[in-house]
Amino acid sequence: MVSVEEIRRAALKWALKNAFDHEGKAQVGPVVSKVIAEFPAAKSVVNQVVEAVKEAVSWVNSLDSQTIEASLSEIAPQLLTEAPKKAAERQLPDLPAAAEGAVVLRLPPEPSGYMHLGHAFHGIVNYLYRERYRGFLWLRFEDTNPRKVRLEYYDSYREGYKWCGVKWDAEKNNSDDMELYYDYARRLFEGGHLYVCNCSKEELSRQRAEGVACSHRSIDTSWHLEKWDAMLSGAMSEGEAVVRFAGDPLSQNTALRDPVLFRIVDHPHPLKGDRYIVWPTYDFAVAVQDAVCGVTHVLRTSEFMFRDALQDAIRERLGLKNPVYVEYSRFEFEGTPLSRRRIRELIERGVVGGWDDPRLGTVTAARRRGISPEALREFVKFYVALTPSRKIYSWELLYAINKRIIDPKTPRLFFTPNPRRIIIQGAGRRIVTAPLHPSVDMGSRPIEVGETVYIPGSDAERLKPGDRFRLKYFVNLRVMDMNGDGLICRAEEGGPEPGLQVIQWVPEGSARLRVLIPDQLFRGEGLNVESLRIVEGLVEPYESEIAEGAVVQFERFGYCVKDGPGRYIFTHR
RNA sequence: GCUCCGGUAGUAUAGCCCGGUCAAGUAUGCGGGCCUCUCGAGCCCGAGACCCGGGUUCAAAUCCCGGCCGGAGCACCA
Repeated sequence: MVSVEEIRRAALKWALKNAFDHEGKAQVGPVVSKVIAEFPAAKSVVNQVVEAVKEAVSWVNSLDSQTIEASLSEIAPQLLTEAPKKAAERQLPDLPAAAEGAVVLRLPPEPSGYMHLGHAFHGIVNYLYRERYRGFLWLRFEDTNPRKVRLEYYDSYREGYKWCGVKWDAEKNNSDDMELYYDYARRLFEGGHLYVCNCSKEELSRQRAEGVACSHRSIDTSWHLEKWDAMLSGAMSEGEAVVRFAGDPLSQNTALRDPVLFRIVDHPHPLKGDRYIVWPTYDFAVAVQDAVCGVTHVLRTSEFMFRDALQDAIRERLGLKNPVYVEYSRFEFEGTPLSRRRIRELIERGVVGGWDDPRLGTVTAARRRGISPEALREFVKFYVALTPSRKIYSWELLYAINKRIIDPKTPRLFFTPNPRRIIIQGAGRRIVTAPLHPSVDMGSRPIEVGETVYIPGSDAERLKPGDRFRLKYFVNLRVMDMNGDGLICRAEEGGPEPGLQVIQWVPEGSARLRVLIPDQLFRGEGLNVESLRIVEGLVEPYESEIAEGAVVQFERFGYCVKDGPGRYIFTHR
């Protein structure tokens, strides 16, 4: 029990502290909270606390600030100095009902298009949990629609995940277990949980929309089994019959209104050829596979929310175990469409060059424009929440992390966009030694230079006769004269000076270079007309040593990736 | 339209379940400064948010109700 005296003392202490923090004026509410936080037992006598605090506050508020500080330093000097607030290391929240060593997760890509950043994030999230719980991660291709699936895309995912640093423990395809689906289907038919339906597509969707039961549902089991066999044997053609789940035609959740679980698809499968003609739909394949794989936690985006009940119902009728679901909103990036449908459309319209166009959010595009996989992983750890609220990430956040990661590994080079010539009077031919990095020891590159150099056009424009500036690591100059589109300068003695503008430069004979500067494809409503700018300029000779795919920092310009001979892609500032 | 689900600084998040150490923490971006032979990195300082309205309570970002706004689903796609 707390004594009245203790409450009084605490009230005074926290009133002083509160006044000290807020320009000499304490408030009753926060002080009461502080007192109760210190003495939780005082909750039962909250009226007394409030009285004590009111007294203390009105007393403290009548004091001048010096007296407040003096009194506080007497009663509780430790409160005078702000305790540093600890910045807790961010980590993903615990998985519900998860135990170390007993977590099985899965990555379920549909190989029908290239992998994008949303898939990458999802893969990383699963992988991080696999690590955290020392669990097991499946890579399982959801390839039960032969018409959509293509061979090249399987590899796109394997490579994409690998590049992201996501390791999986086992791999399989939903299409590997067709016989199993058929066996399970037969069992469900026998239990009256499945029925063959001959209705037209239109009729079927009418029934589902209006919540009416299909007449086929009440026919004898033997009839359904007969039809099922006919479907399997190829005696029926596409569209002639489907297999439906005997669910609840009246359910509020439309997914439960007798959905189609098997249909005939007369189209070869990239892996199975034309061995099968009856294919399970997503819900059936997933429901069975998640159980067969022993998946304990299904992490997925909330568009699948309405299917939980269906997939659980399928498993329950099969006597299989259900997983725990963690569902969250999709990951979006500002001005960057991620949906494969929209990307395909942009490619077809010629708005972008292809799946690896640097403006796109595909994994190949991100890779091509210099986003590092470590940055993606850090990003997921620090900025991604598995919540159902809408999130649109800004590229800045990713850039900031990427920059922190690549900066210490990135050599510096001189690149002069829209170059202007400078003739230097009074400097002979010499070799300038320039370090490859300002703080990390990466060695240096020699630059042979004579009386002619080039500097960026934007710098040249600002310079007038009489101005002074420095060519980095080289020489101080004074502008003497303008000469056509160039400048004539005189060399001066001395090194770098505080306040003296430092400019990067390249010697005569430097190679031409093109830098592609990708930006968001969309701004607000419409297309961003400047989504891909091209800057041309000269680059110092050392550039020839840079390997394709490597990142450099062009000083005072930004980080760029070598995309090909004479061609770079701008990563970010 | 019907059914669900959300809403904390410009952005992403912590806190919400279990009301009080929250007149709200962090990162990024922004403003200022320091440092630096880059407009990069690093360091320091600053401004910036609980969607709105009611209710419950001594006390609400947190619980309840209503509104507004946003998102998702309503395929023989996944």
